[in-house]
Amino acid sequence: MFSVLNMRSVSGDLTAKAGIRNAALGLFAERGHSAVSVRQIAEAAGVSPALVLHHFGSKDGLREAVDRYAAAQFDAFLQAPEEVGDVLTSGSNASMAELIAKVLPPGSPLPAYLRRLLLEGDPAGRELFRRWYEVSRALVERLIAAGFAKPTEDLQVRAAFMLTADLALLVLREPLTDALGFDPVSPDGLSRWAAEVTRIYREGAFVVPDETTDRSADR
Amino acid sequence: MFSVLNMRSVSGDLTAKAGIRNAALGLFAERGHSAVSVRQIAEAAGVSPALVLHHFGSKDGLREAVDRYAAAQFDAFLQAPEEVGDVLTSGSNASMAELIAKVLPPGSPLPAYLRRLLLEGDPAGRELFRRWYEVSRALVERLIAAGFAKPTEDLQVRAAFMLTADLALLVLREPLTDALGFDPVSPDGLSRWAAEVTRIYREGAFVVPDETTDRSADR
DNA sequence: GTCGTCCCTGAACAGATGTTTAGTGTACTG
DNA sequence: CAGTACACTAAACATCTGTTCAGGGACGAC
Repeated sequence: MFSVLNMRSVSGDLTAKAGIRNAALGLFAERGHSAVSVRQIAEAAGVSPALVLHHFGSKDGLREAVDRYAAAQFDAFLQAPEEVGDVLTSGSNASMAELIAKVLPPGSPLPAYLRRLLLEGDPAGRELFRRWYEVSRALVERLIAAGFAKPTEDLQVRAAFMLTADLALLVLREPLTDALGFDPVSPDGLSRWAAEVTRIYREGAFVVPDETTDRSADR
Repeated sequence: MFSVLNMRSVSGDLTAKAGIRNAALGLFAERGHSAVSVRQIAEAAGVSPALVLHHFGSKDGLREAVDRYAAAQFDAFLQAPEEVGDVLTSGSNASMAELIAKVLPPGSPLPAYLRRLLLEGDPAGRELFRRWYEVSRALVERLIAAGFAKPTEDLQVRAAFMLTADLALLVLREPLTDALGFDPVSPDGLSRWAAEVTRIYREGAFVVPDETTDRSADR
């Protein structure tokens, strides 16, 4: 209808194409890929269904574009690992979920899309997880070397467990909110959740059978 | 084609209706509700599409029936909480995932369907999670009272965390297998995973900054 | 026998699906 | 100016969707 074309020369990414991508991101995150139609995406973006296919070739092409875009957004979180010790000393940002919830605007569809990405089984999500795992493993390694974390026989599983337990908060957010009575990904809920997780990671949760003999065995 | 009708009088649940339910369970678990058509379910069950609707009214009615069936299967795991101490003393069966993987036959679609149930956001999954959370909370309470677990300020979050970290293994099984190089839900992988988790729950993972001053600050 | 009941099917329904085609209008290039 | 390039759309495409309809065939009741 109106002349929106001049936008193209203004900014390289504020075009209708980006609008379609964003609309698809939101709808995919909310309902899942197969439950969203091209027409619904087009309506949400305010364009015709044909334009969606014109820009992305097919619905699957759009999905891949959205996957790449979302994965790129999340990769940004891996850029700044800060100082090694900060992860522990400043009680915050110890977890990926915490970091994500803090940096992203409250209504962002990205956390929900991350859930889909990890669960829908597409290669983009698997690769993202794999990269995060590598970072997580390297971090645990450095924390142990720096004396902030206890050494373990199974570094890989330890890193995987901590990453998994972290992401699980995001993935199981809905049933958790329902069961707990509060949203553990909200700012308040998140600090409460993180406090208890830190407690477990510092003190453990179970009582070791006979502490004295165990300590003597350590020396 | 053949006369399968006499089956009806033999067993109350080995009918074509149950076959449809099982076929739907497998397909739903594998691809998700919205990605499976009635015709695909009918073909997998070896019946006509019309029969699916005849027995379950609608596709959504079938989904609800499958949900109820799956939830009932999983509720069985809550029946035998055994002795309180057993959960800790015998290193096994400390986790729900462990228990599920052990009891169910290797090729069972139930774990995958549980994933869908928890993630698809339908009320059946939320109610299941809520019940498991209650059981988990009660268990932690009893473990603390019995001296097997350390007391905590936030019992609810502790129970929720342990349940979540547990289920996350099932939910994130695919990317975990990809990143770790082995399937943590397989018998071998599971024991390796459980060993490290137990280590964390007993000894913690982080080094507490300065134990003595911290204790004096507590008083 | 005839009736009713229930399991089951083939064919068709209207609507939604992803996608293609032909074409319009605007903008930059020569 | 004509010409190309690109964003964009309306309409139609074949196919798939969930669902309905009319009926077939086997069973027990009367």
